[in-house]
Amino acid sequence: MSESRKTDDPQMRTPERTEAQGEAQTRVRSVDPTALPKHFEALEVETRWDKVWQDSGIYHYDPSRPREETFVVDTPPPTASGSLHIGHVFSYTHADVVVRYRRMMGMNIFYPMGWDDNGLPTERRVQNYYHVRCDPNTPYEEGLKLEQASSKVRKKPARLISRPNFIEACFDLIKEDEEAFSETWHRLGLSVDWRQQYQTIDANSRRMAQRSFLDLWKKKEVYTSDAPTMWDVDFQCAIAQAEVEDRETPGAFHKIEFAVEGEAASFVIATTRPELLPACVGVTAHPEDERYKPFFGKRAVTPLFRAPVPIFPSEVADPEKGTGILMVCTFGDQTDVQWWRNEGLELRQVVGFNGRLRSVDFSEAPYESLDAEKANEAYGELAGKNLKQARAKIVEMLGDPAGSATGNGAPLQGEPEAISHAVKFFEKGDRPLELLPTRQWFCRLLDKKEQMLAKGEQIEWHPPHMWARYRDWTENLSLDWCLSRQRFFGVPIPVWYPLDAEGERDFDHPIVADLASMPVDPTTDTPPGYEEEQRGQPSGFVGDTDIFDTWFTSSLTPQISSHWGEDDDRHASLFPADMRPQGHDIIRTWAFYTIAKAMLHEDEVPWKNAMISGWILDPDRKKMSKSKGNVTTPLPLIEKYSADAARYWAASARLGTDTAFDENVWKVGKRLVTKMLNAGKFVLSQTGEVVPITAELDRAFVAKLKALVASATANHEVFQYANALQETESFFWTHFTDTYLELAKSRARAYADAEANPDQSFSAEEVALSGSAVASLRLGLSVLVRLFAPVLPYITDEVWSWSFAAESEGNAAKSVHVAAWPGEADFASVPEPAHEASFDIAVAALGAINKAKADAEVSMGREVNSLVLAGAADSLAVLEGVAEDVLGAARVSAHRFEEKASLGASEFEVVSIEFADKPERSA
RNA sequence: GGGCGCGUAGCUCAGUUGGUUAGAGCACCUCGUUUACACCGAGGGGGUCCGCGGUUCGAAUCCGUGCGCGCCCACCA
Repeated sequence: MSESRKTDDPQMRTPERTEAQGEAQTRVRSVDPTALPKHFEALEVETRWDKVWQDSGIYHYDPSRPREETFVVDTPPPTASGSLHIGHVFSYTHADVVVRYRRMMGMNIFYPMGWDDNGLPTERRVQNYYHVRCDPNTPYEEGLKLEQASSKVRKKPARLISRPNFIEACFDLIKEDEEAFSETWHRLGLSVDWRQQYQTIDANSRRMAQRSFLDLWKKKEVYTSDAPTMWDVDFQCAIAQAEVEDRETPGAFHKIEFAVEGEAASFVIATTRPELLPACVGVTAHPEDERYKPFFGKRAVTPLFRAPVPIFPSEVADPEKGTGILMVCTFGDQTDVQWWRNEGLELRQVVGFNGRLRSVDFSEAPYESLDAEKANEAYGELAGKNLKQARAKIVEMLGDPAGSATGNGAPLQGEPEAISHAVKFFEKGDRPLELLPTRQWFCRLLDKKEQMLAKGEQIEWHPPHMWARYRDWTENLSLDWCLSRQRFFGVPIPVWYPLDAEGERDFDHPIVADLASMPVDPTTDTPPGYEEEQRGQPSGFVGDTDIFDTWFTSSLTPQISSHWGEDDDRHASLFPADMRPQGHDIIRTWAFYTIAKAMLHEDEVPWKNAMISGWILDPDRKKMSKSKGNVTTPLPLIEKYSADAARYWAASARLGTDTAFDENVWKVGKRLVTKMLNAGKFVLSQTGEVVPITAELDRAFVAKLKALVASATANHEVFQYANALQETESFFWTHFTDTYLELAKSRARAYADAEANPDQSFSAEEVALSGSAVASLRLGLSVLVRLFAPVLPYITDEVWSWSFAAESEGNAAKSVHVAAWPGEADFASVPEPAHEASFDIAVAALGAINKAKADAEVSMGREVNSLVLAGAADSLAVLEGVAEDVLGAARVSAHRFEEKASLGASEFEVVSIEFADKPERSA
């Protein structure tokens, strides 16, 4: 820490700064290496620079600049639900690298940060953290203070708190979480404009989501419908298609015998859901299935409940599966819903919203039984049980011949056959989804597939094949978007329903809130034209208690940032955005819905580019996820290797590519940072006259550098930051530190030697050559620092600040991150080399001598008294132009070049070499 | 069952439109090293480019096919 403290004082870093002020500068301002930090103290550097960047406002969006100079990022608002995942560091770095490049290209960057705090993850975390449950019937408790639940408290049932108290608790917890995230983002060096922060739950976002709903209502794109919906019995909430995932789950085929009404015949169905037998409303088989053909049009009778149900043919039934004939229930799966609709079957809803079997009466419609008494007796054993318990019970009952509808003995045929099959779950849920008829709000999307595909095509996907994921999802969409959720912490649906004289809700004439009143909460706000006293009264009104699907709000992130509908100038400047960074797992949700919203509201695309990051897999190539317990948390790694190393690791992976986590890459990043520090110290401590770059080696080096800049720039332009980094890194080691630096070193030092030895005479030419080396070393460093800046913001600004900043004007004087990206201007005054191959020839010649030293097992620094080096005539001709540098670097005092025609281009051979005596070590 | 991506050194990955002897870093082996850097330097070993077949003067690259891995979708009685 002691060394690094010195760097706090900029005067210490550039000791000759004041000396050169005010007069024409004739000498390069070198820095005193002893005043520079010995080591890279990541924590200190990162804290210091983050503060500098925030204070200087270099990341601020400038609304006065025109749209075409502005680059707008639709940053993903992370779900603030506790802890950060290493995958966050990965994908957010990708976006930041792109942003930093564009900023250096002179773009006016709009880079906000949002927090996706509305929704289930927050609710669930609040439930666990405080061990509470929201109960809308519990009265509000003013000033309720909750504390993290102890393990003792957790053993008792969760405490019930009111809806407003629950929401307050959510707000409290997200505040903490968002601060923790924010800290990590700062540490990682994300160049966001922190003035542009939002939460998906804040008043503006709520207003924006409700405005969106109002617009869709006016356009007749939203509607309510009472229909079977996927339902999570734990969250007691409707779920959208996009939130569903399949999980391979053990199950069993149960073969159950049904009777045919009025006949001696019977058949056996196979089901994995025997507990839905009381909800059976029909039986179906393939129309061509000879086994069951005779039964079509007749009625089957279920065992236990003796319910007569129609037997009908259906193309969808697969004769190969199970027994080829199956029972239709309300509802076992999506095909049941189809049959139910097409055949006009009864609705027998035995599964309750809480996942337990409701009480029903088989003597009343829609239930029916040939023996209601026995049916009710059997069902009495099941009512109140959860689905798992009910399944066990009914299997037991089906094993008893008393339940048979045929008199053939036990309805259950043989042992259940264990299978493993995919079952639909809510992605955040623990129990399988049920299909329950409920009233929900939907947004029409099924009729817009073509337009959605057209919009998707207007977007550039990076990498391009990610377009296919969007296309496939859109083409295969089978349900409209279910917008309503029976939850608490989210944006309320801004709707009330009139009550008729009997107190029944009139769903056909909902009262939608007007814009001026938004954001509203219909559970506490009064609809226009009513008095609050009429709430819940006949001929009065009642507020919708549901909230929006969290994607309904987060699909508006571009509009939330652009203040759509509130500030037209700003909206015009920021919408559509230029880039949406995100993971490929949420193409079907976040990307899809965002495209939908932009289309529905303004017939626009939300952004021009979609930048899709891959996943971090654990070393066994499995996806890291909390449920698997293989998640790596980023902060300890950042502390161990530095933020720059973390970013190096992230930026090494190409877009869209899933990458196995490998700590070695962090190590390599750390090594690169150290090397940069040392190279910077060395180059900037060189002194020389300010002269043009003239020496052949220098010109050849600059030519290579120029090619690197062209290539890296081209890569960045197409979001290929990983390629840009790789070639820059490779150049840095191979052409800069390992070769050019070594080759130009002795010449660069000549001027300093001249100053130190005034007695010796140095020609003007020698001074010019020395200055040329110093100038091109500095040019190389300056260019490389800028090329690395998007990936390694800390070390690059540190090195930049030692000297380049003070020499710069305008933005570049503040920080490398607002300096100009390297380009033509940097190389304009440097002439092309006489020979294109000069640099490679010099490197090859030095390499040959080094190899001779390695073979002789002497040090690379060992002086050479005499050397005979052979090469082809062409090579030797080029070598002449750079020979002094080669011989200087190899410490050769006497040499002879010898022609050898058999050698290829850039190939040299040491014919003989004689080393000086090993120097005595000084005490 | 359909789609997308992937399979290259022990590990993590590059390999542009087909073109010398297939690359990098890490790891490994040998040697060296204190005037930028041991968070170093030089040198070295290591590959049936998943298998098979085809196109071609020439294939890691293009085509076909098989196998394996990951993801998405469909099915899921």
